[in-house]
Amino acid sequence: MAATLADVAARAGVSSATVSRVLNGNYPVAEATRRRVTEALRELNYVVNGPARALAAATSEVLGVLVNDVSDPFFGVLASGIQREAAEADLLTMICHTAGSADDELRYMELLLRQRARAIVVTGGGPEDDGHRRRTADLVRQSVSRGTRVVFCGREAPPDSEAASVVFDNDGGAAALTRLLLAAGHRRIAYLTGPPHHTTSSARVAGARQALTEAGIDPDSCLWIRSGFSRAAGLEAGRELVRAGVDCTAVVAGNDLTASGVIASFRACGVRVPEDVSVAGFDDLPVAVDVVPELTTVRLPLRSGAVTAGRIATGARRTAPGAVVRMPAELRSRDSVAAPGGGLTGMAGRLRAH
Amino acid sequence: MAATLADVAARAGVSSATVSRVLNGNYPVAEATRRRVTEALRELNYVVNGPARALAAATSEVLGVLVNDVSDPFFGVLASGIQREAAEADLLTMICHTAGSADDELRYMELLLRQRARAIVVTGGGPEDDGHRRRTADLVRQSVSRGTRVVFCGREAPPDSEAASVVFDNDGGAAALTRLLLAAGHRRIAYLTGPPHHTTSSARVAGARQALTEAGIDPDSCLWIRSGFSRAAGLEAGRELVRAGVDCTAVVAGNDLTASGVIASFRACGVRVPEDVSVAGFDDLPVAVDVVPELTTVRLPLRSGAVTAGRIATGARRTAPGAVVRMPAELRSRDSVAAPGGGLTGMAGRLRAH
DNA sequence: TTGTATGCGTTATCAA
DNA sequence: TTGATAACGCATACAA
Repeated sequence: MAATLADVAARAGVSSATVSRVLNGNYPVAEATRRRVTEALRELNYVVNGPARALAAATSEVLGVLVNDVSDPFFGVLASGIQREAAEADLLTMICHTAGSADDELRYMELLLRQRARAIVVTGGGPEDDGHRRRTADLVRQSVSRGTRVVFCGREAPPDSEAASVVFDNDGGAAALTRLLLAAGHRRIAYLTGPPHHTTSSARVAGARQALTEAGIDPDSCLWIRSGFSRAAGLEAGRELVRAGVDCTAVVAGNDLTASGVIASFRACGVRVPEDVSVAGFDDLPVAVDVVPELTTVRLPLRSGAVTAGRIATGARRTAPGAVVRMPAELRSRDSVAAPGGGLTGMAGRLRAH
Repeated sequence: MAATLADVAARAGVSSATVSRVLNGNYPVAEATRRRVTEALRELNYVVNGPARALAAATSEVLGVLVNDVSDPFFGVLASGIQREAAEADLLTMICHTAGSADDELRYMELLLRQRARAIVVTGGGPEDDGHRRRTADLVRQSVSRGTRVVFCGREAPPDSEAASVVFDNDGGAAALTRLLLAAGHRRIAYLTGPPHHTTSSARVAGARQALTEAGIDPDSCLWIRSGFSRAAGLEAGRELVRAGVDCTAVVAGNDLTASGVIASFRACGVRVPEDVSVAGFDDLPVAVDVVPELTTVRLPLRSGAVTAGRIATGARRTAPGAVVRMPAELRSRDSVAAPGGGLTGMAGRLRAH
């Protein structure tokens, strides 16, 4: 049923090699021949057999992108930036949702490697686990040796792997944000740290702790609360903070999505931001300025980071093996952070009243 | 560099056929042989060549999902439901982001077809364009004839194509929502219709108009405003409605995301929901209950629709060619709709004051 | 400018 | 239980 190159060749009265040339346009073909072939192609509804082509040419036209969460705008921005560059190089982007699972991440990397994807871009942070890093490094090595380029965007490539990485200054951004809070007079700060054992979480925590230490404040005098990176996590954490009447004047969420959840639950509990409590986010996604009050946060150049990663992946930009491109973070001071207010102590009543 | 079946076979001192059998476990292999082969496999870091396997076996282990927008939770829910079923069938899901472009939709369908994907699930609404429908139908026919199953989830398959579809009752849901508003006493309603020439938009508009007509109200006495399906579209539309001082007591957004944008911009302008104006959404995504006030909306069983589509795609559920599975819509009456208030007229002053 | 012939790495059929 | 060997559909080096 499905027409092959040979079928088309027979119909056009040429050899299959000629049909292949017409298809790929990489060798001269007489105009008349080309027309006959094109005609036959159309009549038979010919569709290239990707696997056969990939097998013969030892490459494919697919660029794979691994994301933690397809419905998180953080990854939406990254994915679309990468996709744009892929399209420039005539590659089609396939996105794989790992749900933050280390195993799924490896499974999809291996799948893309099997498929002889032209390149793989692994986005976002990853598990802080040496076993996982080692297995990732193995896959990267195999990918490279098979001609599949691998680029990390949002974390560093595992040690000794030849993959390039584009990383964001989570560390420095978090430090700057904490310094801003300290300068505003905050001393009792609750940090929602993001998922545990995750490179992004850790970098942000490390930056914050360093800024605290430099200011002569014991980091352990602050609250460090595990939490996801989702909006739901922020909603829950916000409710919990109020219920527990936690003694703090500022909440630093792991990212903007979480911060928006915190703000929503604070509003529902009658906690005013920033009058009672200041709230800060991270990433500077569009939601940061949708929220009321607008969010003080740290801007990461996700878009340009994604484009850079995409360009490395497509080969439009050459880098040394193992190169690391560092993208800066920039403080965005808006309305959600002000001088310390009354804090959350004694707010639990409002929660119940609501 | 890259080890092939033959390399492994040589190392293990067996034929490549035997290695293949060990790999696939579909034929008996002596235990001792199996161990030697497994060993060699590991030593050589063997990775299956997907294209070669797909070529020989005439099938792959990939299930493709087409979505309009990767960072829209609507598609996040659909994609994750489908992925779940795919995983059950040992297929890996690749998501393709079409950005709502009809051309990209066709390009990705064709890519997946070329790759001999096991199945393709096309999610969400699509362009209301006969040319596009016809070209889609062509691709569907070719897919089916090549063994790639195609399922539509969120719109009907094009006429005469053998693809199954899972559709949501946008029409009935929109009618029910409008009846609710009418029963609450609203007569001057502003509808944000969603993107034009889009099956989902049209179905929702049609349902609303029908309910209005049945209630003896001329649909054209209401406002029908084009708008996207994004949150940003809602923000903008909300601001515009206030600025123009539009004479309405209720706003029906195209979906929940847009509704959340409308509510945010109303809040920024000092418009109270539902005291001044009622707002309704559609879909009942998680955001519907995050928002203050909680959103009156129409619940679509996205999750189970996605699972159904996934099951059809993997073959776990058999359907007649061209079968259409209809999923009901259900009204969710919450706090964002109340009796008519003062409306937006004269609110523009507040906007400027802000 | 075109055709012939070979190889890409698997799976699967047929013998042994 | 295992080994030869023929597809699978295409790209490309080599000839013409």
